[in-house]
Amino acid sequence: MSNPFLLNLQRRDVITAPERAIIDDMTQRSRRVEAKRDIVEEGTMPTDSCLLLEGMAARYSVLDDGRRQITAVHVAGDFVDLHNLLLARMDHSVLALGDCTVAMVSHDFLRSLTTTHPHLTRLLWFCTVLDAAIHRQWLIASGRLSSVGQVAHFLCEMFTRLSVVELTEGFSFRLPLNQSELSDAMGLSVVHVNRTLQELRKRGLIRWHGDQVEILDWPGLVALAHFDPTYLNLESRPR
Amino acid sequence: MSNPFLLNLQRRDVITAPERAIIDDMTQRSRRVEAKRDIVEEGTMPTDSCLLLEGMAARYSVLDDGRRQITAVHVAGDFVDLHNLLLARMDHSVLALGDCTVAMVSHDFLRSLTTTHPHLTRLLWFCTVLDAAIHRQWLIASGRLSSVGQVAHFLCEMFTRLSVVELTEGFSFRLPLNQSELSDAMGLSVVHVNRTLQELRKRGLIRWHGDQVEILDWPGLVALAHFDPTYLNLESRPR
DNA sequence: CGGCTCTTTGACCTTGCTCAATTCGCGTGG
DNA sequence: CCACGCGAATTGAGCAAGGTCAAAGAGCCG
Repeated sequence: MSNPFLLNLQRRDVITAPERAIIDDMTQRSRRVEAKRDIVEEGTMPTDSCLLLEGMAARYSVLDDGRRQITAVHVAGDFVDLHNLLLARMDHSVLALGDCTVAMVSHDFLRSLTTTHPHLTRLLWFCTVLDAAIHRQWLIASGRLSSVGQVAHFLCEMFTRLSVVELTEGFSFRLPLNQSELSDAMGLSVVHVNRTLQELRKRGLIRWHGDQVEILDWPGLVALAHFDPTYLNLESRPR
Repeated sequence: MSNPFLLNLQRRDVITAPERAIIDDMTQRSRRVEAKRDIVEEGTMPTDSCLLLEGMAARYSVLDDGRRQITAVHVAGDFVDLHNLLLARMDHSVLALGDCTVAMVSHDFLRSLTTTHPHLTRLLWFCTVLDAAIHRQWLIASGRLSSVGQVAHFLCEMFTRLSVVELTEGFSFRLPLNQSELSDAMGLSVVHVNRTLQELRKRGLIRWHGDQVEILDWPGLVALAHFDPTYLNLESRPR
């Protein structure tokens, strides 16, 4: 199995052999996290950042009254809390959606890269900036799309991101996310998400059984979602 | 008038004299932008990033049907499109909310900093990562707060960020944002934003005439907004 | 005094929420 | 093989938040 983080980077820029060696090194020290367990907890000050090698994870915050909002969903090849190299204290938690394998990369090591490997540093920086671009699209979807459009947008994005790391088969992919978790990501109620999914199915746009999602009508879903993948920066160029 | 970008950084870490010289240098080449004009336009590939020295600006996207969403509001001392050093193509526009002064910093220069000044690079990286943290709070507010809570949260955040760059007087500050722009930032309709502001005034929490905002009951506003400034990373520590 | 933009209001409609109850899928133990 | 339990998905009914449309005020500048 090839390194999904490398796939992510190679899609965006040319990676030299020495850089590639460093990237491969980063995935050495890994640990398993069971589904539904926290990978990182709010309020802590981690000394490592987590690179997701297998599985999916979600960043989330909980309000004092128990309402939860998922602010990001990560797939294999994503650096789940790289931003924390700069921020010190976690302002949210990270949850394993399915079983996960995560590589732990020490902040000391990452900081040393910033003094020795400027191009690799910029690529890491790029990863965090891409996260922010995704946040902005979620803001647009949350603020200006209907629930159907918002869920459609989420599925378009997930499909596109998963295809970069070769985790799609045709228009099918695994999405280990139940309706409660989806509702927390969309900022909707579980009941409404359920009805929204029914609507998407009724329109013949998707099929979703268990953790297996199939997109039946990609152009239809894209149109409904106003999905434009520009923000995912899928072209390779010098960064 | 001291450099607001420097104020921003000094609040987060110790800045050495040589770094300070570079930061001061960055503000040399500046231009004025009139209120309601675009500072940067979607789809372009800028060769410079804009550091906001005076005024306020908003990043926004427009859907094909004309609906607009503001995804970020920037104040003096913010690097409005620093992320574009890595992303190449603008996936949104930037609007001057009031009259602005912006310093143009070339990407070539910023890229050269990544090879010569690792600590300064990390501070610039920090700025983009802070933007992302703010995006996440907006997602939480948009998804899980009522309109009153969401607007309250926005005001708490603006007050806190403006106080870092010394643009507050007591609990008052300038906010050159009309109700239409506020509604686009909150993902609400203008009518509803109008009623929401009335509600905040009625509860004795704020006063807002023209572009002058006064917070009358800070603890009340904070409670309503579930505002916790942790995500703004206001402590100075080695980054 | 006009004209322009922004704010405010009223009436009515739509979307999405809450609460509470079923139903379904599936693994486990008898 | 079947009953049971459990979490997740689904349904229904009633309600509340927020949207839309259209019109009326306010403030401001020339």
